[in-house]
Amino acid sequence: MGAPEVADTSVRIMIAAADAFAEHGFSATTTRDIASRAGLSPAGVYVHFSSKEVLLFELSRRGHMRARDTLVASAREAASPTDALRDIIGGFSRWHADHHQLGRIVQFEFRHLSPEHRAEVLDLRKEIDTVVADILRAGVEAGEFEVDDVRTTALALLSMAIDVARWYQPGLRRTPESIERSYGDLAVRLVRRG
Amino acid sequence: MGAPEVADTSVRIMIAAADAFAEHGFSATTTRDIASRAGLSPAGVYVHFSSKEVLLFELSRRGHMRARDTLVASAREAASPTDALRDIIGGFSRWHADHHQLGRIVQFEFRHLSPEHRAEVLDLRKEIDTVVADILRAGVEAGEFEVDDVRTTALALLSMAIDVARWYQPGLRRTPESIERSYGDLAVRLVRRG
DNA sequence: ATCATGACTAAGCGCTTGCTTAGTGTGACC
DNA sequence: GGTCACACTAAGCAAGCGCTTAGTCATGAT
Repeated sequence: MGAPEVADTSVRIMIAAADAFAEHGFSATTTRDIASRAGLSPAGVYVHFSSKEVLLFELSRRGHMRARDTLVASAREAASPTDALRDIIGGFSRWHADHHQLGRIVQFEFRHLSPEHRAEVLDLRKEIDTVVADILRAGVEAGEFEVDDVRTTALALLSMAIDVARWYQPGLRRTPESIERSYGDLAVRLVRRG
Repeated sequence: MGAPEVADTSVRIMIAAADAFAEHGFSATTTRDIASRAGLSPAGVYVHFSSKEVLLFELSRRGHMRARDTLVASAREAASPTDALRDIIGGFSRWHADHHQLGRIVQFEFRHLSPEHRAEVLDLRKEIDTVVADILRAGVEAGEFEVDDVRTTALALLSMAIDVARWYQPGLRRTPESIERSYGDLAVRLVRRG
């Protein structure tokens, strides 16, 4: 799974760790496994990362930031709240299929972060929530959407998309492209006026 | 968290294991932790369960069976497909709030089951998928629903409900009751005729 | 009274864990 | 040519792991 050759050792270790965490989970992954996937001795990892937990944090932080950036970018480009919602929920769902390994790590291994690192990741999550909630509010104001409770609806939409990482695997009947299309449409159905 | 006193030792061990798995995850939970939560010596657990993995399996099997039974029961009692859908998605969401510990174990620790045990749990999951898909089909036939792709929509609805176990925790603004109500309504919105 | 049964414990076996220590080889700079 | 910084390895430490073994003790049948 890991890229065969990456020049920068830190990046190579992070890819190795992502593969290992995705395969066995954080606790069941040994630092020896990560090291050997990265082509290093066990001690070589500690030149670049001070602990296994820091590696998980770095993966979580970067994963959340990339997901958030993708989301904000599609929101900005859309012509209307309806287009924006279709694009971000479709795009976010597709992201969780394309990066289902990283997605699983970020969502399921959250508890193994230290309290400080957990708080930092939580802040990133709130940013993501806010992007969706803002689009819903804009849609309601523009008369395009009808929504009972903006925050509950935003949460449900994100749940749909995030859960893709739990069940998706390559080679399935559903492709990332078809997921993007159908989940984008489902999102719009959920908020359209009655 | 564990009930203070339960007569049957097997049940006491299962409650102890559920608490420990929910708190630390399967791999990070030690058999010594389970034993001491159950008031036993480390070896005492092995009188009742032959391994830590078997304990996880028993928890997963019972969790899925209980969830499925709740779901089938509400589906049977409903007067129309619309009522049935609202009841089962609302009820299933609420179940994942009320039993968020068990829900998390069942959803997130799945990979640590042996291949045989995984297959057995997957069969139970398919039964749950089918209950939802059948209601959607009945609703389309009765002219109450409008659905592009029954299986995709069923999956998205289940995702919404299952994901509750990931984010819910007691003391939150959202109560199990309010989750049941709002998620039941969201489900109906998602499939109503345009 | 004797014995069988089954739930349980004390002790510990063999192994693996995350991480450290001490040392090696290499390339940049003066 | 010397040296200094840095990425890296071989070896291993202390602790903890899942699970087993050998034996204790209460109970109930004979």
